[in-house]
Amino acid sequence: MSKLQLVKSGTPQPRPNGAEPEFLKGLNPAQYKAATTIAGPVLIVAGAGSGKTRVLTYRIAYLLSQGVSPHNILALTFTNKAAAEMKERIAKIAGEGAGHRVWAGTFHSVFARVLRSEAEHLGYTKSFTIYDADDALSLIRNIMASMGISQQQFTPQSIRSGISWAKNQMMSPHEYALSANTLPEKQTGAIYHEYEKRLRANNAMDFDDLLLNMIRVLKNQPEVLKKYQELFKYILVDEYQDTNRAQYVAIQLLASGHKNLCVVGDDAQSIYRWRGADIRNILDFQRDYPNAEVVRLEQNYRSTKNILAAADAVIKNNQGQIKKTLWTENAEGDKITVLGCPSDREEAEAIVTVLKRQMREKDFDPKDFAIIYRTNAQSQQIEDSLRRANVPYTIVSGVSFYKRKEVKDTLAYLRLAVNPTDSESLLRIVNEPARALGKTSIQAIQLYAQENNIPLFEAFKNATKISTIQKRAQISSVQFSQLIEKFTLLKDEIPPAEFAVQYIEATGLLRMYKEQETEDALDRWNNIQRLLSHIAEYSARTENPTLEEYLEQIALISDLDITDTTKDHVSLMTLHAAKGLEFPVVFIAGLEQGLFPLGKAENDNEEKEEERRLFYVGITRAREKLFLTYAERRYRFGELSYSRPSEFLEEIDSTVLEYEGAFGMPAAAPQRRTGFQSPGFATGNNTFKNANNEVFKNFQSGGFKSNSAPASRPAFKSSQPRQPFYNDIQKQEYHSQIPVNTGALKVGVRVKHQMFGEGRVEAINGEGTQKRALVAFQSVGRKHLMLQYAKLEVIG
DNA sequence: CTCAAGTCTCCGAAC
DNA sequence: GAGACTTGAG
Repeated sequence: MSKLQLVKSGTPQPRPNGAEPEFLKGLNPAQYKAATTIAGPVLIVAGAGSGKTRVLTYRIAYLLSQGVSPHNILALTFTNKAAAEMKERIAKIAGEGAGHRVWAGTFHSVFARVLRSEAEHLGYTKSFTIYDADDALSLIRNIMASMGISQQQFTPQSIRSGISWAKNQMMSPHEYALSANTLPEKQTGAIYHEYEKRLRANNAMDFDDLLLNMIRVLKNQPEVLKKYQELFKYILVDEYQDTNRAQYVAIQLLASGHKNLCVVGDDAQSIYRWRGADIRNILDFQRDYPNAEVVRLEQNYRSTKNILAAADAVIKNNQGQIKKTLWTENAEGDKITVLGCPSDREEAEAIVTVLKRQMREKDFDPKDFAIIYRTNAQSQQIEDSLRRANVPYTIVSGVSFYKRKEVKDTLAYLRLAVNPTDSESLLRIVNEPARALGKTSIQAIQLYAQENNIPLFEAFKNATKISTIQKRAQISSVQFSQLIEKFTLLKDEIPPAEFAVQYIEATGLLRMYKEQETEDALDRWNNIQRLLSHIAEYSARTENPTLEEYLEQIALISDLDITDTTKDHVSLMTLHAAKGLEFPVVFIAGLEQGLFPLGKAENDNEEKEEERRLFYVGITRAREKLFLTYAERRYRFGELSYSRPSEFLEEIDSTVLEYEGAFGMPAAAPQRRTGFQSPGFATGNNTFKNANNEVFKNFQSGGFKSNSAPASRPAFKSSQPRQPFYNDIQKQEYHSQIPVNTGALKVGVRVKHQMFGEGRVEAINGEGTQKRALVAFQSVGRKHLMLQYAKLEVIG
């Protein structure tokens, strides 16, 4: 292909020798340097809102204009959404074809694509299945059950995160076992070993394997390494501060030939330490590549001066942060508004009220707003309020659709047709709908498979030979295997969309839900239909659609129905999901001690610094106006809990803050409760410090001191009584009877027990004499302890 | 073996 | 409070 064809007419043709393309003209000097320094290693330190995405896009467009082939460019982004947007922007500058031929995607999706073609080197087949976190979890549950390890004592989740941590450190089961000291670690090691064995037997990889196997194949197959080093002549890595050890190694391998590696990141926005991100990757880049060019993007084009001042004030409380001076030519802008509310429900109402007021007075549209929170669970209240107020909204990512049972079941059927050795998928749906194959029969069949060393699916085919199960189960097993086999053969004969419809119809899953005739079952039936139409959509927009590819996309693109920015919706999302986005108006909700920062961070400085970076990310999403909200009491785990406002609020200069109590709402506010006067909360003119000090007096962290309970406040005598509100009161009075001496014992604290030694409190249940704590001990795993008997000493 | 009712975990973020 | 998992009667 000639290099001229790569550039669409209408964009400037590359002129030979140094003449520069038109599109670079709008860049500032630092951006220009970042976009055009294409040879050798480059580190771009890009502050929030400094035009990073633009620079990356232009850099790729520039590469293309210099005659680089699109398929020689690898751009690794943190989300698939970011990759898709980048491709789109490149397409606009350099032409449709070029834009789409660039290798752009997440580490996981790009590596999955590579691994499909190199699977044989690893002992896998092309159609390997990708297990998401939930699949991995149920595999671990099965393993624990078969190994006779109590799931009460060791949660499958903790085992899984242990395994994932080991994988991210590139530790084999053997290495992990060698370094294991405590009992939980030893158990994890044993399970890890079996887990790896079963993944292989199932022809399946988990998320971590996509990175590890990539490294494996590059390290062990020199010709494969060479091939991809040649292919990926220019490598760009976005969000480099959030890469983990395995990603780091993979990049090193790929880039070690030509060294045209450009990494972009901001240490202040590193928010994925918990999943293995290693901030040293960015801090040490210059050591890894001594001749690296370093470009700093410090001019912010996004936010007002006040918003930047707040962000700066917050982040400077972190010790381990590269010094950076972010500045802007933008206007000073409005002050940041803090909204204090009595409850989570009223917080949600206040957000919606203020949001509507902003739309009315400042002429904003719904799409100009984002509501951001620390935990997914917070979305519910806000959703309810938005729905009641008829404000259109979408939730970015979130748990939702693909995690639903019926959807996962449908996907398991499809996976099984693609990869019949996938025993996890098989076990998931073998009795869904009921086929008279219960626990006992399945255990017997599993045993048979094990003894004869054949895949589970083969055992089902040969069920008539298994004398330990009943005749009825034998027949049922054979019928089931015949159903799957029939469609395994049909799979490549008809288009994926049609196939899926016929197949799922034949499984009886749809009929089962239809016959139940409950509202819930109808919902589930609809969800399966939605999934089937989604496959049809995928098929329609893809050149050579295959079921394998569709399933891979589903596994790797969790937020597939991501925010449609063309639609006029308010966006709801977690702080993590907000990274990389921007909105004119941003609400950050739930700024409470114990929620944001999370309780676990309270006594752990590194955790707290990460929470602070998360807050920094949140603040810098806002262009014009930022609201910070908190609730004095909120439901968590179905129980009411109290907390004081987040310590992060104190870190912001009072000069850029203004304060609005929930009852300083305009008269039009529907939930207005006159009479409420929280000290210092009333109107906007108090400086925050004053208000804050008052609040601290009233709300002791984690305690339930009787006179701090706000039961006597007139606010509870609502003129518009709502049922849940009164429930709040009852519950809360109940709570105030809890003996004060257990106040310091709460979820997250470390405790010491005479016999079991040190551990961490994971949950507290029950009341009064029945109150008990679930403690994870280093020595013996998890134990339920009655507090009135177990003398637990709180040690921090 | 199956279904309904009871129990337990979850709410720490996501490829 | 929801959803997944467990348990016990038919």
